[in-house]
Formats: sequence, C-alpha cells, structure tokens
Amino acid sequence: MSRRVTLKEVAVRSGVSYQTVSKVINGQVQVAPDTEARIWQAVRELNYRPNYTARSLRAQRSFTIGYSWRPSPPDQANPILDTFLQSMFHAAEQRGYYLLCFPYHSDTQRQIESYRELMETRRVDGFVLSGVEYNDPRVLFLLEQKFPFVAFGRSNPDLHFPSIDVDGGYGLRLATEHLLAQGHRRIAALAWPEESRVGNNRMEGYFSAMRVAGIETMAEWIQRGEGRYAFGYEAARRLLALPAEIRPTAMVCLNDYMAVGAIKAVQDGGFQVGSQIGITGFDDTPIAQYLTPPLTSVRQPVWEIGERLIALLLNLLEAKETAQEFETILMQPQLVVRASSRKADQPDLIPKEVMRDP
Amino acid sequence: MSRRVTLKEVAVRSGVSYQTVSKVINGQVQVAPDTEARIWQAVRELNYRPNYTARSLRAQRSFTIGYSWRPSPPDQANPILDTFLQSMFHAAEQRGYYLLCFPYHSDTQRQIESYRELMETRRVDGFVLSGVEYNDPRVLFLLEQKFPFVAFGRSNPDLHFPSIDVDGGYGLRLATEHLLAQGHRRIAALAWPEESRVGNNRMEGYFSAMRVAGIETMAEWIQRGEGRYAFGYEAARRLLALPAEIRPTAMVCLNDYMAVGAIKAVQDGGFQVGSQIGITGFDDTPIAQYLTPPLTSVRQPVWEIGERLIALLLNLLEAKETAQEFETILMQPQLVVRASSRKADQPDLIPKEVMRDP
DNA sequence: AACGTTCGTGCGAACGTTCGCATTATTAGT
DNA sequence: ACTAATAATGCGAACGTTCGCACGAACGTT
Repeated sequence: MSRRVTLKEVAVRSGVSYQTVSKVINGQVQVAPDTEARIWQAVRELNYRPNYTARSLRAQRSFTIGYSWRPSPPDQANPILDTFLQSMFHAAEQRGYYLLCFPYHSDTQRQIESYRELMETRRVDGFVLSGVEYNDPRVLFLLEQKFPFVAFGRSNPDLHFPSIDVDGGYGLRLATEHLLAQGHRRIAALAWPEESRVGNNRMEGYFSAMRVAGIETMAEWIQRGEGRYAFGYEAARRLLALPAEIRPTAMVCLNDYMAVGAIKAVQDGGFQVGSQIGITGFDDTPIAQYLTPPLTSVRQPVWEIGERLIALLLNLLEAKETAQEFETILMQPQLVVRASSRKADQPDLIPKEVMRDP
Repeated sequence: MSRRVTLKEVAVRSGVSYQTVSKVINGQVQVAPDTEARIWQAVRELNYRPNYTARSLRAQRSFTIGYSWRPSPPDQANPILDTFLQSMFHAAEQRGYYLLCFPYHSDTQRQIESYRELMETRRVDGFVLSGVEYNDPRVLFLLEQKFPFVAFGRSNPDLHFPSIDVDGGYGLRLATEHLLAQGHRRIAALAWPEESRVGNNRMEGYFSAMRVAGIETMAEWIQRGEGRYAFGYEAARRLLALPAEIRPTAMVCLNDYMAVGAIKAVQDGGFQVGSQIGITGFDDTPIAQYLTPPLTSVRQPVWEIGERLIALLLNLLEAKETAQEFETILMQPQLVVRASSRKADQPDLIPKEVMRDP
C-alpha cells in the first residue's frame, strides 16, 4: 500500500502549479500544447490517479449511486438480480460512477433511515429503487427531500419521477394470446392479491386478451394469493376440481414459482402438461427451461433496464436534460415458448405464424 | 436537498470548539459531563451527521469495501448471490461500513485495473474476493500490493491470506455416505475438470467415502466436464449405457444443474429417480425442492460465511488482531435429503439413524 | 507553598482536491 | 509604440473533517 501520488508531485515534475494540473486533467481550461503534453507525461510516468475522496469533498459529489433491494426468501431466488446488478455496474462504470449497495430493512422506519443516512452523509448522489409499490415510503421520502432517484417499477400515477417498468400487461397478453392460439378457451389466471400494483398491471393483459377473443372470464378462474409454489399447487388443484364444463384447460401464472406448483398439481391430477393443460409462467427463471416439461415464460429485458436506469439517473445528476422525462418508460417483455404450453411436443407441428406471435 | 449541518454549527450551539465536538462524537476524549450533554443535545437538535467524505479524506480511510463477482450465465443463476450479498451488507453496516460493488471483467488485465483503480483512488479500504482459483491473478496482485482482502474460497496452499471456504469434501462425503446407506454400491460422480480447485476438494470427499466403504471406484464412473445441464444429461446417459454389472445405481453431482440434467437423462432412460437411481446435487438451488422428484443437495452456510468474511476483513483493517488468522477457515455444509436419493418415497420408511447421517 | 498530574478544552494544521479570480505573457489593433 | 483584447497560468481559499500538541485549571502530593 504505497504512498499515493498527488497533484503537487505531478505539478513539480511538469513545472506548473498543481492547480493548473487539476484543470488540465479535468479539461477545464486551455493551455499551451507543450505544457499539456508535459503534464500528461508526468501523469503517466508517476501513474497519478486523483484521490477520489478529496475530489468528492471539494466537488460536493460522491460519484456513487445507492441501491438496495428486498431479499428473496431462501426457497425462491430472485431470477434477475445478478444480471440487473451487473448491467447497472457496467453502465455506471462507463461514466465514472460506482454502486454502493446497502442492506434492506423491512421495517419502514429503519429503511428510511438507511436512505437518509446515505444522503445526509453525502455518500451517494442518487438512488436506484426497485420493486416500488403503491405509496412506497421510499418514493414519498425522496420526493419530499427532493433527492435524485430513479425507479424500476411504477408507483401511484400522481407521483412523478423517472422510472422504467416492464409492460407486464403486454407480457400477459402475449401469454394469453399464445394459449388462445393453441385452441384454449377456458384460461385461468394465478394472480397476486388485488393490492399488488405489478400484479394488476399484468392482469390487465390477461383480461384484455380474453375480451378481444370474445371470451367472458369467470370469477372462478381468477385465483389470487402469494406468488409461491405452494399457492400455485393449491390454486391449480382447485381449478381442476371445477365442473368439467367450466374447468380451465390452461393457466397463466404471474410468476414461475406459481407455475411450477401448478405443473406439479396438474401432473398429480393425472393430466399432461402441454398437450392437455397449457401453463405459462413469468420471469423466465433460469431453471425454467430444464423443468419437465420446460416452462413457457415471459422474459424481461433486464440488462437493458439496468443500463437505462443508470443513464436516466446520471443525466438527472449531471442535469443534462433540462426538460426531464418524469414519465414511466415502458419496456416490452418477450414470450419464450416451451413445451408447457404447446399442444404438440414437436415445435415443427406448430405453424410458424402462431409460434412467433398470435 | 437542504444544506448540511456541519461540526461548526454544532459547536456554536453547544458553546465549544468544533474540534471538541469532533472528539466527543468519536469518543476520543473525555469531557465534563454537562459539556458532553450539551454537545449531544445540539447534535440531536440540529440532526447533525458527519460528512462522510470529509471524514474519509482526513482519516485516509473510506469505510468502504469493494466486491465484484463473476456473473452467472443467464441460464444458470447464482443460487447464493442474494443471500451472500445481504449477509455482507448487514455485517458491514453494523460496523459502519458499506459495500461498493463493481463490474466483473473477464479480461485479466482489465480486471486488475478495476481493483487497482479502486485502491489507488482510495475508494475502498479492502476487498472481498469470491470464487478464487489456483494462481488467481487478483490474489497475486493484492498480495504483492499488500492491500487488505479476504476471500471466499481457497487458492494455492503456499499463498497466505485470510479466507473462508466451504468444506466441499465434507459435503460430498455426506452425500456419498448417504447413498451408501441407501444400499448403493456403484456410485458415479459428475465432476468438473481436473484444474478446478473447488472441484478437486469436493471429489476428495467422494473418494474418501468410497474408500472407507471398501469400494473400488471405477474410472468410468468419474465423468468430468462443464458444470451445466447439458453435460449432466450427457454424462448420465453415458453412465447408463455401461454394461449392467458396472452400471452405477447412483450419482453424486458437483452442482445442481448437472444433477437436474442427470435426473432428466435417467427418466428419459426409463428409470425411476430415487427408488432405482439415486441422485444428489450441490448448492441447494432454491428450485431444487420443487423438482420432480425433489433434489437431495448439499447446502452451504452462506449467510454465516458472508458475516464472517466481513468480520475477518474489518478486524484486519482495524488491526484488532495482531496475530492474524491467515489460514483458511473451513465451514461445514449440510446435506438436505429429498426424494431424488431415497429408495422409498415415504420419509418414514427410512430408519431415523440413516436419515440423520449415515 | 511550590510542584507534578490529571482533566478538559482549544488551536493550528493537514488531508488532496476544485473553484473563482487575479496575474502575467502574448498577440492584435490603432 | 501604446493600448485593448485574448490566452495561459498562478494564487488563495474552501470543502468538513481528524489529529497532535499545547494550554490552563483543578487537584492532590511532598
């Protein structure tokens, strides 16, 4: 851990004042070509790197972005975390920023304290939020404090802040239309409770696709509960126990875990998943493709979301955009069709135009 | 984003010099009880928080730890990332530190540059490494630079640095012994290439358990390849194609993805997983318990590892330990027994003492 | 009564930058 | 040749802390 090279040493070597060196390095002033050359050479020879802390102190910016997320339960891993984080790291690095990650506290009070601490100690210049919900306390707090942030996900329509969200409605519409194209008419939905903003968005796609197809959805087809394996299993059992005339032949699920539970219930009930009962998930969990049968699922453009969130936030911080985008940017997910939703196991048997997008 | 409260303002309000306030806050000096009370009251009233950047500049420490990890391929999520990160965040927060996460570059040169940049700009006080291998360039670099770090995983035996590793050998020994207790004799292993340090450690457990049981392992039983689904599938097919007298009746796999592939191959081959062919994985991927049949797997004490790594590093940084532990701390994983390795599907049918630990 | 000790507090400096303005050197315009 | 404008560089201050040392008061000790 050798002693650091400072501006002054570079200045001595290149025969100018250290302030001039600073200005040249930051491109804030024009100097004689040979002076500039001498300075850069000294920088290289001494392997000078600006002390980030000193720079932050003076410039009143930390070049750091804060991020925290709700940990997933141990039996239900977050399928996009790794990619999401890496995409943000890369986007930030390119513009000289880093990400500071901090623990998630479920207690609202403590959670807000975490954010307050980081902003008031000037450790971060802005935040990225994810999984925002209606009346999210973090959103309310940061808006009130006028502290820069961007969010993955929408909140109340009357709260205005830059955010990116996946068009979950579109995703579910794709899934539903795909099942319709397979010939299914009685399509059930394994959904989240009505309070879930994300859940409601997704369900809109299901309802609209059914409406367009001229099918009246039955209340019994909508099963709401926690998005877990156990709920998926139970909900699917209930659906299969309905009288044959109204018993669904397909189920769209709001996430993969419910879908996995549903697959198991369907198989335990003696039905064939895919050829008899079509099932789709959401998230395209990595292991989904290795299930038996492989799970059809909706995949989010995670990498791009991370990149764009960071770009949005940095533009905000560097005030590049005078007229800022405070509306939600919607990104389109894609449907990955696999055997769990196909009537025939051979992909070839399905007409191309149906496979692409019904 | 209101103007910040500084030490001086607290000092004015409590009627002492700002340096005294600093010392009281940091507990570096004893003052008269009423002075101390006045100071703390002023701190509370003004809601003072030390400016972290200024503190870092003066103290020459950033109270920040750097961490970077190799991203998992999109079809094969890192099952422990979320927990591992959160455990480190919590442990660090308790001692006033945060984690700075930065992108992983597979190009060695650029990777080292990332580490160099962070240490030379004084942005971090130390690093946590994970997934270290033989002659890991990061380890060599940091040792040479004498920069503090700890690692999850071992490297060359002759390189001395504080690290924690999971006793993968013990894990595989548990798995192997469990299969032996189920009556299996011909047990195969789906392993990684011989260059893998982690892989070799794990395999030792397999070999030792077989040796203790008095079974000579056959070269054909050891399948080495990439730890992915496709390899697991192919390797299992090859094993099932062996002549009946030497065909394995069980397989231990070095990770869950290979195990999932193996399960599929076994089922495609017309065998029953569990009752006929026993299979075990490693990592206890969240979805493992929802497979058909649920997968027996080795689970690592991830949370505890994260906590202890941070504790180790912070002790190093704060020089609490004069005689530092530079040896690898080994942590014991546990075997989670599920149906994929049980002869009978009813847990009750298996003798208690066998279930616990053969 | 003079003298160490301890306790409580203050002072100046330093950490390594960036920023605004002042100063000097250079060139162009009359 | 004299001033005005421009280009190139320097200077002092500031960002908000922490650190080492010094200083005065109160205290007990010989």
